[in-house]
Amino acid sequence: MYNAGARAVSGPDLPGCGPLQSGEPGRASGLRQQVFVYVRARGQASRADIARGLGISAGSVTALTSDLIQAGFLEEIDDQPREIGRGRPPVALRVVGGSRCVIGIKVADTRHSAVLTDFAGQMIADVTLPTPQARKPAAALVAELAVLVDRLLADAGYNLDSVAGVGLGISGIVEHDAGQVPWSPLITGRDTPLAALLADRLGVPVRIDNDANVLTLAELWFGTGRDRPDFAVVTVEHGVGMGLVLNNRLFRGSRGMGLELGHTKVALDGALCRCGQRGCLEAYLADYALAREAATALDRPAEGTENTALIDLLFAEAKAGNTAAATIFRRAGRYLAVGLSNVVQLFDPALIILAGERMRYDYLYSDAVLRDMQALTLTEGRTSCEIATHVWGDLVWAQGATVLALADA
Amino acid sequence: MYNAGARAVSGPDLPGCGPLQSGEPGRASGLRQQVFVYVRARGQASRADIARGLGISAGSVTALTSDLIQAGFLEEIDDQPREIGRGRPPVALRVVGGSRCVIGIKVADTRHSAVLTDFAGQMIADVTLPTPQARKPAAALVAELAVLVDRLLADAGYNLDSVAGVGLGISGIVEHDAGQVPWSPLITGRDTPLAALLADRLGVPVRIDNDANVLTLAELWFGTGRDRPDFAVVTVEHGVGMGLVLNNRLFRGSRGMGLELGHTKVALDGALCRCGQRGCLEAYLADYALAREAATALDRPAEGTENTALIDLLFAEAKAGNTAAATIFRRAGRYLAVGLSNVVQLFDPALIILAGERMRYDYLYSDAVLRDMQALTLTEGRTSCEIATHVWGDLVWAQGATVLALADA
DNA sequence: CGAAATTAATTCAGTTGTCAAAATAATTTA
DNA sequence: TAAATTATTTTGACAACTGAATTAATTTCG
Repeated sequence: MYNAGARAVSGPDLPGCGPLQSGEPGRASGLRQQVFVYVRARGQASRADIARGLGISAGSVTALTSDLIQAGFLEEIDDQPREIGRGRPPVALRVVGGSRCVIGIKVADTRHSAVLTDFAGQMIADVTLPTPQARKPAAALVAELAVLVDRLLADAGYNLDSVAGVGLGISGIVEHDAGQVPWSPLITGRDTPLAALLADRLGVPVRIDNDANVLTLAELWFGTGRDRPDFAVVTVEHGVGMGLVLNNRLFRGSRGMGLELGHTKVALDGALCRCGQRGCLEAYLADYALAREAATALDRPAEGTENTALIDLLFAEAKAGNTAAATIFRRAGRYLAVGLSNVVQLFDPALIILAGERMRYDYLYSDAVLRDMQALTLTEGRTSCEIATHVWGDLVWAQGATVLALADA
Repeated sequence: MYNAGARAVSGPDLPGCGPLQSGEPGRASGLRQQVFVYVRARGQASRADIARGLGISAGSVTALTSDLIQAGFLEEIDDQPREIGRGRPPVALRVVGGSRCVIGIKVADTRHSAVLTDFAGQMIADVTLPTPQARKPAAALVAELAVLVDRLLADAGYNLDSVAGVGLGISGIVEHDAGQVPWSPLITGRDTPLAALLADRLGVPVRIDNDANVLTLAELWFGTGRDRPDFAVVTVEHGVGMGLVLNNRLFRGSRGMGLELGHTKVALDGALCRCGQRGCLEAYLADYALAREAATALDRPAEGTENTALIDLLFAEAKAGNTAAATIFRRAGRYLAVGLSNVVQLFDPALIILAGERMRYDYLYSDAVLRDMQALTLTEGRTSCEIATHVWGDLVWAQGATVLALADA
């Protein structure tokens, strides 16, 4: 087993997982579900907490919780942390960990990662396996993922019977509702019914989503976003991705697609993008955009070197005072500022989280970038937008993917 | 009374008003409300239609409708259009027109418009009055609006007692929920509690919103958008505005602001915008942007001529073969294409409605623009986006504003 | 024409989900 | 030990629905 050195999400050190506020107060799903979600979000909660938090009567809580306890979703905690306070002490409830669990998978170009978590969102095991080639037929991908899942379950001592669902994040255009992948850089062919293929293979329900959405779910359920009702996540990696949380819920756009921040245009007749068009934000920011300029700045052939290595080298040069190298990052930073300011103008989030491994390069989140961004944003009457930066690896994506399965259950 | 020559919205020739599908199937509001909305949307519906359409039992419908009839919101229609068909003929229900009504107001720089509609969304009367100066203190604006409303009610033979609510659209930054106007080009001062001020003056509940949103509501309730669950509205006038409907509901952004399409950046260090920044979409498209170039192309001083007149002149010149004039429109069209493609990349609507008086200038929606737009949009796996153009005047805005009041009632 | 078929609307008994208030339970504090 | 305090459970009541049976108003068929 090979581990990318990622660390798991550690957000605002709160127990539980999931957004702390639910989307709408009295929404469609029954109170039973709301009670479960409430307890999962808090990690643990007494019946009285639930009644207060959800604004329902104590009588209902008793009925609902005893129902959930019967069904094996919740349990009482015996251990007494002895909170000082008058009156009868509350009995805390929590989500039952054991038995049932879900799997989250992140599909990438050089390696796939998977994590196993229980219904309480606690990670039980993880595994990462390299893959020989980035793009492959769907059948080959499904075969690789089946091996990945086998390995994961074997490591943890579980089997497929106890897996309630699988969530999967993959880059490209993904239709979450339909479980279809119209196009992905990692799959040959089009309109792959990936969710169905994998579900057939594993015999377990599978939900899929765009990898930017999966990362956003990770932030919403386990990270900084947990206590924030509205925020955006912007990732810079092979491409530029974006996810958006509105009113404590992941926003998936009107037709379950959209949010292609990387291909919004920031210049007419601008730099050439790998999508074939010109002026895409991505063409100034992504891996390949930096790499193709790196060859010039470093005065060496780009052939043979991997993009990541090339950019690391470029970064070192820039730090060492190479002006040409520094201007590459500087320009990327300016365009990142443009992209972020456009996000603010259109969505007005209270927080933007910059995430992804590329955030190691501090040029991308330097004061200069933030200053540029402020200067490019209308501030009339707005409280300005907070920016956070999170550097992390594939495991977090995979953990986000578990949410796809957890949210169903 | 002065009328801007606007015509009222005439969408996909359907009776009734309001979106044809409700946002979420089993949403928070009770069935009673849903039944009312259903009937209003259809114009008329039998009890059996309602039961089928809303998926509820016939028994419930009887109870709910008799309740609504009691309360004076619905009535049975006696007239028999004798639909051929077996079985007992259905009795159609409709929203009671008379007695109660709402007012919608559009505030603009040179004139204000207001319309009076009944609860069924039928327009009863309208009035437009010129205003001497664009920007004024809130108190002065409220005084003008009070006169406008008096005039409207007098013309129609109604009085304030029968007005259930007032909706108002104004350009600038508007917080719909709070009823506040942090900033507007039409009001001096900041953070004006406009809804409260007008409500105090009239003694009637007032709801306000951004004028792009109000126009979008007009499309959603009365226009092309009625049978479309997801679409965007883009307006080009003094500025560039945008409204978005997702899942049959107006999307107001995360904090009730946002969607400032006009101030998204489409170039680094680009053209100067009236907001003081550079590269805003608006700086290539809006009135003033065309007007300032018109002076050069027409080789005459811009002083003294109004923007609208100047642009009309420019348009005539371009049609007559003046190359300089034509390139001005051509560039504006190219940037409009960029803006639209960015909207598609981020929101992926099935339809974009280009609205506003400026759409008279066909350069803005020529085939060239649409082709540019397609070329700037990733089409991988997407069904491409339909574009419609609506040219219309202030009355439509005002009609959209009535929705703010109707949706409450 | 009258009987059967068909569709619409109403009535009514029963289920469900929820609440309010009272009762019970387990503490701390006076 | 009694009173106060807080948590949980029990109970009865209610409101919102549903489903099935009933009644109503038609058309179509023999």
